[in-house]
Amino acid sequence: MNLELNERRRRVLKAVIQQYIDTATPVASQDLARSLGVSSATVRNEMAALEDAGLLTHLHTSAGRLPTDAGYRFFVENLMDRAALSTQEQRMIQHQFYQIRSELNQWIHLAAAVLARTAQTAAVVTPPRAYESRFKHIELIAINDALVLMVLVLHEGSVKQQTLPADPNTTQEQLSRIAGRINELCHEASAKAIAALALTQPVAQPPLSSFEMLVIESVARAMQQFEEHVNELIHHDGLLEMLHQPEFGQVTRVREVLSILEGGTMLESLIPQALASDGVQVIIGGEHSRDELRDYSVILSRYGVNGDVAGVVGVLGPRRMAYPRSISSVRYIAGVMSDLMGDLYGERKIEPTE
Amino acid sequence: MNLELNERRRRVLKAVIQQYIDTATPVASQDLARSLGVSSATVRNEMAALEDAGLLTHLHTSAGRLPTDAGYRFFVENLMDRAALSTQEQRMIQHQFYQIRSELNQWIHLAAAVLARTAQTAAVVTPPRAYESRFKHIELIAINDALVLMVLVLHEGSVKQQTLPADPNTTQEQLSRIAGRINELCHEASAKAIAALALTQPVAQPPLSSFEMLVIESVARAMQQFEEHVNELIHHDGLLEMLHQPEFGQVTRVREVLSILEGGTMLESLIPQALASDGVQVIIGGEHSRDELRDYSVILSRYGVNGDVAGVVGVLGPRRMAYPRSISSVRYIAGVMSDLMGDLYGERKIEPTE
DNA sequence: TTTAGCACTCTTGGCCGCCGAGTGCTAACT
DNA sequence: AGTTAGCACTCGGCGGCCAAGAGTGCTAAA
Repeated sequence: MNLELNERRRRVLKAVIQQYIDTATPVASQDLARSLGVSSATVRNEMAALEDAGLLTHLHTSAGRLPTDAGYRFFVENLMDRAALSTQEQRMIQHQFYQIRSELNQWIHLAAAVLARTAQTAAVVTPPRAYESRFKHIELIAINDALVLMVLVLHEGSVKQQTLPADPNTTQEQLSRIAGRINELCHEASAKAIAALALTQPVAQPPLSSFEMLVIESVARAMQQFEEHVNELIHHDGLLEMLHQPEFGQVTRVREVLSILEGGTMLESLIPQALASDGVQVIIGGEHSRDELRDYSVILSRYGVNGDVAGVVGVLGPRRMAYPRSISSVRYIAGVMSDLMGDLYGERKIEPTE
Repeated sequence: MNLELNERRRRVLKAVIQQYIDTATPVASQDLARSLGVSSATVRNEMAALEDAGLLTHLHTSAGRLPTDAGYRFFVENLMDRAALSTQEQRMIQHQFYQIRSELNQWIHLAAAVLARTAQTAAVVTPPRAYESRFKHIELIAINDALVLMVLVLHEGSVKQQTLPADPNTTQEQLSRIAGRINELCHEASAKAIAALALTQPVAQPPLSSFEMLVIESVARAMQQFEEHVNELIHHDGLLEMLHQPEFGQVTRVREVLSILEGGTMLESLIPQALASDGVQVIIGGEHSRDELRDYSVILSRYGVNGDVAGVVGVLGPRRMAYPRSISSVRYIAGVMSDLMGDLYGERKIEPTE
């Protein structure tokens, strides 16, 4: 349906969308007449045709035009200038990540903050999750008589911690010996393998104590959780700035956004979809089946290391969104994060080439 | 100024505040006449007196009364029924914390969620921070040729992680030996002591390599950060539900709240104040010097283990807040968290007896 | 000291009419 | 055939006006 648009009609559509994105007010035929070098009547004719094609609408008879979902979609796929970020912006971003490269658990915050600032909408980031985690190392540390802290390091450097109840008389030396035993038993094992270990008393001399079995179970559980992304919250940033956009004039809009971000839609529906796809996903308004997304657009990309771990970065904003800028930002930041993780994990990074 | 209120006048004030908290609409003299057994004219006289005393106001001449900051303050300190949570609610909360007692890093999320639900406003929680952290243990794990993961365990069980650059040829055995050396050198040392170590090449045979010095520096930095609370974000929950309150009819209110929570007021001003005080802090509207708090009330309590670590839990809501419920909830949950941390850290818990 | 009564104040909501922005259509022009 | 000028028409937004209702403050009587 799209190819039949002639050059001028495309120019009109593009101009309408760009101006609407810019000003948030419906675009009048007058506004475009000058820059297109034709009269407003001609523009009106073109607009009417674009409306018939389903790419533009009206709010009421005497109002200017604004894009439909399909209009935005056409714009994103055929009309948009693929404005990459300026090299200066790229360098800024690189620099900020470089600054905190050693603080693993701050990447997510940084990514959200940087993305929110460059894309100028609300940004979301999920922590990386493993496809298949591999055991690397545990450490058992006596906290007091009754409690032991278990620190579990996974193959690619993720660290999980947990407390375990212990026999009142266990010494730190005994704990270290136990940790050593388990480190050997579980060496490079997968979550599944360790779960299996936990079920069947493994052959070992001397046989494993019930405390040792408890440790193995806990390891298995922690690793499975890491694979299943259980109880991960998504981190977001830039919401406050986004609320200055005119679409958030009434509070119900704010509630809608918050409920998408924190009420499940994001986590249950969008994130899994992004994890399962390559490249940058652009979801415009009602294109997604979830009704609460009708007035919003979402741009998401996977990041991480192929086959090992992956997370999701992206933005959420009103349908009237600066698509070129947002898409480039998401793509670029996903790339930077993949690179950083590649340094940690190996070299098979996810590069969102779309 | 407060003691001169006679019994009936107190009853009127209390009734006005309770009803206003309940309904969010100014209270008319009629509304109270029945329940107080006097005519509306009498109530009006009493109200006028309370207004002269600065405890109630008017929005305009023909509108009902509503409390001032001073009115709420008097209510909180002299009038309020100290409604503890029901034992059933207490048991529910206990149970939920018991469920995840071993997952250290989820306490904060849980606390915020539970508090938001019981107090029915937005809840905030900061992770615990140490007064003086003590070194317990580090582990160095080779991630790849060029990178080492350092896992640092502090005395009371907090775990910090960081990556460090390493010589290309370092083996895991070498790393373990280095970790062992540093574990001995730093045994139970404070952040300051380790920082001092990092500055002066300590006496040791053989002398410490530059990589070993780097590790010590990183340990010192991480411990200092833990004490200074650097780059901690405050976690919050329940915002979405709070937006249903009528005070959030316009978006500027929502922005105000978000900017208190995420824009610094909370972190820079309120949290430090709560950390420095005992018991439950109640800050009502304009009582606090920060102008952006004029329309909001904050209830905060420290939690943790005296002298070791402390964090803050609390709620933020409109000035018209269910003070009895909120205060009890904050107090109770701070207590539960202190108990849990006490189990981990020793026994000198902070008990907010107000 | 309490209360009935009443005048007065101020908000809220509905209604009306005007203005301006912008369209759709038709007829003329190229 | 495509473009454009012209014009009637539509609709939202804004201000003014009015009536209703809620609630007070005050006064005078109980």
